[in-house]
Amino acid sequence: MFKPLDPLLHSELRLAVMSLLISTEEAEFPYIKEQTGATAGNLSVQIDKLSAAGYIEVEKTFKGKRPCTLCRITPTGLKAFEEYIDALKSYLEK
Amino acid sequence: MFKPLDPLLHSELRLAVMSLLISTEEAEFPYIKEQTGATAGNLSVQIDKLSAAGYIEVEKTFKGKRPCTLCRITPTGLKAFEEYIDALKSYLEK
DNA sequence: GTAAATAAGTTTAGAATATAAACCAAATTA
DNA sequence: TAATTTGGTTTATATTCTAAACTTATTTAC
Repeated sequence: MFKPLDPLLHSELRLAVMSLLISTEEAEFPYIKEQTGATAGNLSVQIDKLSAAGYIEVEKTFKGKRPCTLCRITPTGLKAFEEYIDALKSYLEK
Repeated sequence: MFKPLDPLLHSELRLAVMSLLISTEEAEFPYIKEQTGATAGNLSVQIDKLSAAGYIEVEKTFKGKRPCTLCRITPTGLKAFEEYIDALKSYLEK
């Protein structure tokens, strides 16, 4: 009847991050922060969780002399996101 | 960009309860329990929350001699559910 | 040159939430 | 009449979220 919802994705901020990364292919920490309106601390924690699950890849590079954290969705993450949407439908469709 | 998700609805079990009530008009506690697979304790707590928010109505009646808890969605609840779906779309559509 | 402000995050402690175990009362069955 | 089942509620713990506090490095202002 109701399919279980991946708890990692069933979180407002993590879902927003994944949603962003699906459409942008690659995004920098400050950009994600701005788009989601999250605090840096919260975003840092949630990015860690997505990364630990293998849903996103985090690359720490430099942009000139300043550090730059780049995030990218992985195939695993994309699959999980699609399955999450599919599961959600079991709650939304009559 | 991303619309906020009503925290009361952004919960697997509460969302399942609301989803059920939308399609069934009225449902008994044991039926909801069976359909959602929730434990009675968890279900009781979540029903209380939905009820406290005015999203559902809970009527305690009797079925013969046994107590019978009936749940029904309210217009407020229906509106909240629709708005939740609308907000969700901002995360799912590219 | 150095003091203050900004950038880019991370750590972590407290608040909020979820969940199941323990409990209760009444009715049924053995 | 003792044990079991039904129909829940309470509550204690575990989990999760979130923002405040902190770190390190870089500009900018004096």
